[in-house]
Amino acid sequence: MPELPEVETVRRGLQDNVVGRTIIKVEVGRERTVRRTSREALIDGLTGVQILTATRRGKYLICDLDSGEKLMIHLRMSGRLIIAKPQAKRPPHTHVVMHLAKHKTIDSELWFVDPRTFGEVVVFDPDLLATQMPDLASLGVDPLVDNFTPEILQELFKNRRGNLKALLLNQHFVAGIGNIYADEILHLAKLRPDRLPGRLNSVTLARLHAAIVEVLNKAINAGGSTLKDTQYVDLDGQVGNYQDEHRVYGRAGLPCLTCRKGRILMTVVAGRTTCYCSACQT
DNA sequence: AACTGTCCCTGCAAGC
DNA sequence: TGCTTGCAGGGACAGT
Repeated sequence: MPELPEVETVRRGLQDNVVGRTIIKVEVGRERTVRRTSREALIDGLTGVQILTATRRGKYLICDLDSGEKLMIHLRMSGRLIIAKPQAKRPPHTHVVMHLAKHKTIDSELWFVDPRTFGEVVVFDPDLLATQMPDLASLGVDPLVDNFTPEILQELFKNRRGNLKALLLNQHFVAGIGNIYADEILHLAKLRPDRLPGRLNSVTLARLHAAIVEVLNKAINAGGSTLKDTQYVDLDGQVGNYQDEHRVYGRAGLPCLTCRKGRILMTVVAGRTTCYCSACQT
């Protein structure tokens, strides 16, 4: 599923293929994809507008538009952005199509494809961020684009209840980590997912901080993770390779690749399937 | 206030 | 073989 590394890979694709182009025409299939506003609002907000930037915070993609508004795209579970030639055959569940022009000639299409329809596409006025985009406004620190230090992590974790994994998954604290990378990060940090965040000392928190940065960066370098069910691909349709480096996710019952002593256990923590090593995560 | 559980939706795979 | 059922998961929202 698209988490920070996959969204970052898509962002880089937007940077290379979409920034600088003008949207000539917009088609919206399923209204659910534009549910935050409406079909008309998306078409009005994007038609004739030039895309100036492609940025990311957590799992949110944000583009500055020359109209002064911003485009937000969230892939959620199964969303994909695909760059295609004009008139190319669209896959099922293509809910938004943007016709892109360079020097006034349409040269490509950007497709938003999303079988499970959890994803969304919206144009918003940055002055109305707090009311129109409360989720984005209250997003926590992004480990790669914001200033993210062990001390900041320590401050965020101070006096927190609940368990460690739930806190990693909470986008209001650290933004961008989902179920797969939470498990991989906790494994690298050698911490059990049910540990209490408020009880971790500064040495342990420094280890967790380093694990967050290392896992996310390595996953980005591998182009993200592509799993069987969602078939995540980048803008050019390329699959990621980080799934081959997963050490716990999807490895329940298998021996731990790190310590070679424990087995990978599968439980439910924070309402999510959770995999961790019985021996080296404590 | 802060945390947990449920729901949304579709495709795939396991099991009868 | 062919159907049914369950599971996957990000984030909003309701409930505790």
